[in-house]
Amino acid sequence: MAETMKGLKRTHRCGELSAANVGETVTVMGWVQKQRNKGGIIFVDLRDRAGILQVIFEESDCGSENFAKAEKLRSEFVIAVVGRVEKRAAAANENLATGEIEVRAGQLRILSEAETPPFPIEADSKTKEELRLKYRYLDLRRPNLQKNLMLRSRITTTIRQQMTEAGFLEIETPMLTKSTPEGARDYLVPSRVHPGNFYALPQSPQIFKQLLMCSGYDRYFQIARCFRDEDLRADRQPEFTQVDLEMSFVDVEEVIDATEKMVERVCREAIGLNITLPLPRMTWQEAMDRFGSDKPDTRFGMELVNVSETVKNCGFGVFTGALENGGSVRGINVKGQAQMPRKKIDALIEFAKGYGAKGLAYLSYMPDGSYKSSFAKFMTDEELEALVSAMGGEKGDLLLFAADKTALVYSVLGALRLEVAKQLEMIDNDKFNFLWITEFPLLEWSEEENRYVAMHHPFTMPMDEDLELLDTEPGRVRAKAYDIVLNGVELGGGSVRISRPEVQEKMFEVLGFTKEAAYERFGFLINAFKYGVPPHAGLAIGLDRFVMLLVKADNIREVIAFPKVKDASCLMSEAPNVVDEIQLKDLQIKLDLTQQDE
RNA sequence: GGCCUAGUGGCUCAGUUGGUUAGAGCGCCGCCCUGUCACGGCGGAGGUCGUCGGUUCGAGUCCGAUCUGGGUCGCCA
Repeated sequence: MAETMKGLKRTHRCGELSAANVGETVTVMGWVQKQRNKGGIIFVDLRDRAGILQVIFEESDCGSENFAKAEKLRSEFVIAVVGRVEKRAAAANENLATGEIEVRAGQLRILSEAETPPFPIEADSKTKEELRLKYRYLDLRRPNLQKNLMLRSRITTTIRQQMTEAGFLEIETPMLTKSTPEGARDYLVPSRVHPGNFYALPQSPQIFKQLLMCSGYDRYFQIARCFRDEDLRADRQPEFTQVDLEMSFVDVEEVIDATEKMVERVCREAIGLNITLPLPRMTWQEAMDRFGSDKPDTRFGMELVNVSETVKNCGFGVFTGALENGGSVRGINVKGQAQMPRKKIDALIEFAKGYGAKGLAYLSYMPDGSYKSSFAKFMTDEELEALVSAMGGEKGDLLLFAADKTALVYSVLGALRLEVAKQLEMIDNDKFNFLWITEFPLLEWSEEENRYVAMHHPFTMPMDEDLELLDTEPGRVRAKAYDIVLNGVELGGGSVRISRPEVQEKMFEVLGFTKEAAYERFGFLINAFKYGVPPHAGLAIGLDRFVMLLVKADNIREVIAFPKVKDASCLMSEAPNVVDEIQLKDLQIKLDLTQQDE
């Protein structure tokens, strides 16, 4: 039978007590982690979000009634204890932050009894995630998750402090917005008042923050929830949080500077990590050439080498064929792995095929100086030597090559480089390598739509020196767009926005929007710009990913209180669900689920 | 939509070429124990092996389908 806490007031959290409190009478409340009954003496480990504290019950201190209650305690009971903080009579427990002390109970109240939980509430859980997510409220009791969420709170607090001190205003933008079917799929919300019409949940506050610049707010930020109806990944949830900011009367440098200062302070105050500013920068082209990725992990080398020139006249048709089709041949040098077993190499080839490669050419430069290779027979000794030398190959090295369209070669070798590094444990887990990627291409050719699409978004400003290419070679135009990367993960990105109407019109034209289509979608933004718009630029950082990397979690779910699983459902609440017929009727919505049966 | 991977008491796992009654540790329940902290001692309960179908004299094990998680490609302006 549960008791009330009437007349009691918690004085400390369990983990906050220390030797400094010895002699004090305290009231602590929390969950029973463990009860150890020795017969005439009972130990209880009491847990709250601050940590674990040992409470000791002896009948001579607490009386027979309280002692009888203490005998009944089971894991996860919620109790209140009034007692004296004492130095432990026996040896301290070094595994416990409060291990020097204990609370000698004088009074006990059982505030809530508890059934045995479906899995142990312990720091390093081995329990299947499926079960933990179904009982997320129990999983969230585990110290790891509590630590992650407490750190996340500290980080958002720091961000607010930093941004506010830097002159940014925190302004909220709507959750019910207009669908702009460019980019990710929208989550739609039906309107009751306007039957047949839908709001969209924001994929980002992009347009609204630009309007705020138009309205003179100068410097805006928001810790904004965003929604994208796309498939999930380890670092992607359908709803996520971004630190969104926008600034007026600035160019690239000011945005990068403001972001760096915020990131630097978060690292320092949240996890005591000191990073040096300014952060390193790399152009998009350099990142692709050296790492095959626009979010390179620079914690290790194994960079790509372009050997197209070296092999252009060689006898290996796969290489020359790729070059004749306008592609390239590039390789990575896996140092010291010449003797990697054939089976493992084959597995790497399969891995590469998963990224669309037709194959992978390899060459083992054996320690005895011989070559073992999938293509050596097609090349002369001179050609092989030239190739090995171009790759900086030494005896004992394994060289892997991809030959295809350059974009594919980048993605295959970029992924392969990461995979090999992971397998060979080449990555230093204690490093935090931040990196800016700049000068992204403005446009990207979409085979599917047979037109150029914006790589970032349609309001991204081209680089001044590339403006005239917009007419002649749009594919070569670079943008005033930048991404911030941490350890190979895209943390965030942004751009300088187009604030000149003639450039915006040109942009829509290149994207294949008619004037009407552009107005239909973004008319309110285009109109707003007619009434005086300052040059402006901004950026957004994925907060979930940032926290994930800072706590060294390998999954974003570890830093989100109530995450969704792979198919975007919530195992605990069982959302999404079928709604009542009456709700649909209100919305004048009729379901047609025939497609699902096909 | 494709590919890879996992599913056996409450939890984590073992289970041989298909072969008697499916095991272990932890947890749980009962009794005992005045310095435990991975407490200890004695006793006990608990399983349609994710589901459905097939092969077989016989299936946890083989085959097919399916469900539920995880990873990934596509997708994510």
